[in-house]
Amino acid sequence: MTPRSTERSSYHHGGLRQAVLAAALEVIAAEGPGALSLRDLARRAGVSHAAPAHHFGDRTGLLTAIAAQGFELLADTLAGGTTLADRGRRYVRFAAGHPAHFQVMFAPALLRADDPDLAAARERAGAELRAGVAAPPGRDARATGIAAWSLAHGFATLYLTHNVDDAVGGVPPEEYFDGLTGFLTDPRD
Amino acid sequence: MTPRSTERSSYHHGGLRQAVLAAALEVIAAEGPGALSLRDLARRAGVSHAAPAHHFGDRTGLLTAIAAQGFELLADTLAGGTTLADRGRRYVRFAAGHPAHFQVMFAPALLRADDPDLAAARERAGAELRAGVAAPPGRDARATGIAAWSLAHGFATLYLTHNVDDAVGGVPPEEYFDGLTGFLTDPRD
DNA sequence: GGCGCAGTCTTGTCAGTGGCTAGATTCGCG
DNA sequence: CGCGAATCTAGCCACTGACAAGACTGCGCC
Repeated sequence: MTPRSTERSSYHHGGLRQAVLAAALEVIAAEGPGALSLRDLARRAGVSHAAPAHHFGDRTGLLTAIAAQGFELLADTLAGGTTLADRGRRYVRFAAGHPAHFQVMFAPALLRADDPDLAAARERAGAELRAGVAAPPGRDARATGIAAWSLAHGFATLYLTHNVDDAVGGVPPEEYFDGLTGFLTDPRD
Repeated sequence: MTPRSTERSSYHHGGLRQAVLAAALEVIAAEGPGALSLRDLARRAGVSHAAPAHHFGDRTGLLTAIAAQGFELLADTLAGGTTLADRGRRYVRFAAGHPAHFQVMFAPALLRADDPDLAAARERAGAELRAGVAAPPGRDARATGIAAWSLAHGFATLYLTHNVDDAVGGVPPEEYFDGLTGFLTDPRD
């Protein structure tokens, strides 16, 4: 009754929302968000060109849904983390494993900024990000968190944009990142 | 003979390439690269819709030209730097001062990867980036450079995407970044 | 069981866009 | 002065996003 594939006999698709999201992630990962075409996604799902609009409103709505899903996934990924270094590693692995989500999450021009689902998901991820950041003596905890976030986010971005391919080689990026974590001052002094 | 403004009496514009580039930067800074419309840029410059194509080939060509210009500007900005921290500060200031360039430079999906001008400009900026990175004892110089680059790039990105607005407040971002530089281990041990 | 309603999908349409081709105009250089 | 090359125009086509109006169907409620 609920044909999740592109094959479909009934009038209703049954899993259109999921199908469109999945197809969108493929396209974005391969060619970037600019290459997204709602009509193409509709064709891939085997529905008419206007069907996706019902679920997402418009193009911005679709990207906003993807971003919200991304922040949820990121929050889940970070939730199990122990140390600050471990959270950084998880952050990088998330970016490498979900490049499409990651791109869209940090492209505010593509998103509906006032979407409540997006705001909630972002807040949840932000809380996980800040959780358990112990400030080194004499250091502001918030600054410590931002330095760590910057390091992880910057490396992830540079990795995804192929700016550190030479250095990283075939090594999994989160593993290479472990070696970078050591550059942050540890709270030993 | 060379009316650089949108007003134009002669058949030839005279400064179309510059005019289109400038208009494009405005649009990108305000609404992101996705909002770029070659036809809109042509209208702003007061020329026919196909005129820009002669200078840039296509949309990708225009963005590639912007990215190349951005890497040139970045190289110039970094060239005067002294310490690693100072280069980081300059990197952040460049991103904050040229948000449109910065966005496009690190959006490989939008660029013609094999463009020789882009490759040359990127290489020049890369050389400035690597120049004078002294490795702390026992550290790989390349890893040191990547850590510093990641920190600066990550902070710049988070700043431009409004993810650290609360913490930074009204402070110039490169100034706030100075406080973050201290988290990188200095080569004193 | 059947009925209505809300959710889902379709068809049709319109303006805007990118990119192509053919041609007009003008600049620069010999 | 003249000619080739650079620049710009005009017209066209396929495609896209968004909207409106209508068809289909599953689900809950009586």
